[in-house]
Amino acid sequence: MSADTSEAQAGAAPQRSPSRLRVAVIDRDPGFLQVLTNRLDALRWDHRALSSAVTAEVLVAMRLNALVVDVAVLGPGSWEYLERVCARLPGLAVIVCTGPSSVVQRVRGLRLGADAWVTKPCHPEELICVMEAAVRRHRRTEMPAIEAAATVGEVTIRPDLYQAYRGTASLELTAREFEILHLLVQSDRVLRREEIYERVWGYAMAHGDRSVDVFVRKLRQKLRTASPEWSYIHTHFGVGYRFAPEADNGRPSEVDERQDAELSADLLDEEAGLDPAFAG
Amino acid sequence: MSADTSEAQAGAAPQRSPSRLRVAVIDRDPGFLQVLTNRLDALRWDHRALSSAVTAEVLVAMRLNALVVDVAVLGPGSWEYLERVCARLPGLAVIVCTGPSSVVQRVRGLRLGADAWVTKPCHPEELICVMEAAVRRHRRTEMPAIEAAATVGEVTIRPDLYQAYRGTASLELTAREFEILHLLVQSDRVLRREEIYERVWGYAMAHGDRSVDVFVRKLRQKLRTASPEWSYIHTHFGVGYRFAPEADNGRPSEVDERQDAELSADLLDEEAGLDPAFAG
DNA sequence: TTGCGTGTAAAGATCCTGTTACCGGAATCG
DNA sequence: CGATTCCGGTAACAGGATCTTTACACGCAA
Repeated sequence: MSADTSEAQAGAAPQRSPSRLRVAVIDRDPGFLQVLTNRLDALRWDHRALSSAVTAEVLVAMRLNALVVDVAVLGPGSWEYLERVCARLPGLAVIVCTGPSSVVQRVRGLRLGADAWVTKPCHPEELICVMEAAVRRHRRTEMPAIEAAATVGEVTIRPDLYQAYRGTASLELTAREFEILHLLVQSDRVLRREEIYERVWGYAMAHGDRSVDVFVRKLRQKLRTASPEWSYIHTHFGVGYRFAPEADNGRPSEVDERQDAELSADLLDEEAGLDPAFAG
Repeated sequence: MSADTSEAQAGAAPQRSPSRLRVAVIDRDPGFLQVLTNRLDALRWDHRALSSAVTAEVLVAMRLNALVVDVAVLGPGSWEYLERVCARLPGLAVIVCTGPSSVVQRVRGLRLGADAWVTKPCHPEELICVMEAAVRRHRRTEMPAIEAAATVGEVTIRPDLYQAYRGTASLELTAREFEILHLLVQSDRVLRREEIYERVWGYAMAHGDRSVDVFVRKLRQKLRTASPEWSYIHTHFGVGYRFAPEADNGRPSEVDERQDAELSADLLDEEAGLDPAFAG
């Protein structure tokens, strides 16, 4: 999954999208699985149901964020299994979701490394919230993923440096200029001024505000200085702005065509199911 | 605190105390408090009971690992309080422990940032296990193996000694100064002030706090004294700070050149479809 | 052509950062 | 136990960078 694709799909909230979580559920209760699956589909989480225990190595290969397990399914050796999985995947959120249990059992499960214990029957929404809480807590201490750089036309966008470059030469964009450029590049479609303003400034644009226009002008100026043979930001009269690198000599540039080809390839990847570990 | 012997572990981030956990309980049920207190004493955890809500600032000053709260005690505004506390202290494990509740309430609490929801009456041992699980998840990633020394530009970072050196001469960094330097060196990208603050201090930065700036100044001063020919910490106006050793005489140092060379490699990585979020 | 939307430019207001001084608590030392 | 030193944190100021506002010119569409 390339950064471009994930952002495109996120669409609504690209800046803080926790992206799709990966979850596996070890359970055999058809009703439980049905209901949970529906909710997970609605949330667009990657999920998979397992009817019995799989080795920790397989779980590693799945690159999960969370694991929901009914210890009743595991039968004897369930405690050892739980302990092994928690030890082998310290970054995995493990939620035990099972029928009535004793305090001793719950204490034991939590001490072995489970992050939460939910008693069936339970509302799927609550279980999902518990998963979110466990994953959220884990991610908080993680280093935020460094967003990948992207090259469009002759300029390279570097989210990790808050800057754009032509080769190794910085465009010297200010923070706000970079944010607008970054947004336009990611969106890859016409954006209305109100949309740009709201997503960059964080609140609604006042009527008659020309700030976006002024910033687009500054951006165009710096882009032209750095890369005079190309045009990048296009005005759609009465609508807004759109980013698309185009070489001045007629054709929309081979680079652009190549990117279009990649885009569809990414989308195909996504439709195919993202991860080989989940495909089988 | 139970033993108000002011901070045996001074100045250190709250997560650092390895054995004794600090817990506050916001509750009024004498029976509940009595039983829980006994168990916490037996475990030798630092604990304190509060009969009503205290401000987030006071909680910060307490340097807690976990907070147990009965939302019934908070009365109206309990949700806002919960949200405020969770936002202000992202590193604090918050456990709601209260009487019978609806799914909607539990979902709301968890979504606002609570780490777990335990229903009274509950066994104290189970509540303690839930606290442990929440706190444990934090530390798992907090306590990495002692890292190797790293030399950047002319200075050497020694995480094992909590100090930086130019050759054999110590820079005489204070604890906070070292933590900030260490974080910047590790990150290798622009870090916003809020990010730096949260990772070093352990809780959210208050609006308008200039502590990071002041510490960066102190760091720069000591770095300049020890290694005058280089510049290390770069300001990104409107964004934050970035660490990158650069020799004053023209060339940006071999480290930086290597990064530029890697630029194209990064792009290839992206096109190959690697997702940093799942790379672990 | 007219009216409205957009490009351009510059001035003023605002925000951001570097810097310094200062205060209170903690640790150290006598 | 008190004095001293060190450290972390806060407030204030000045200079500079950035953003917003305003004005006017230009171009597109009806």
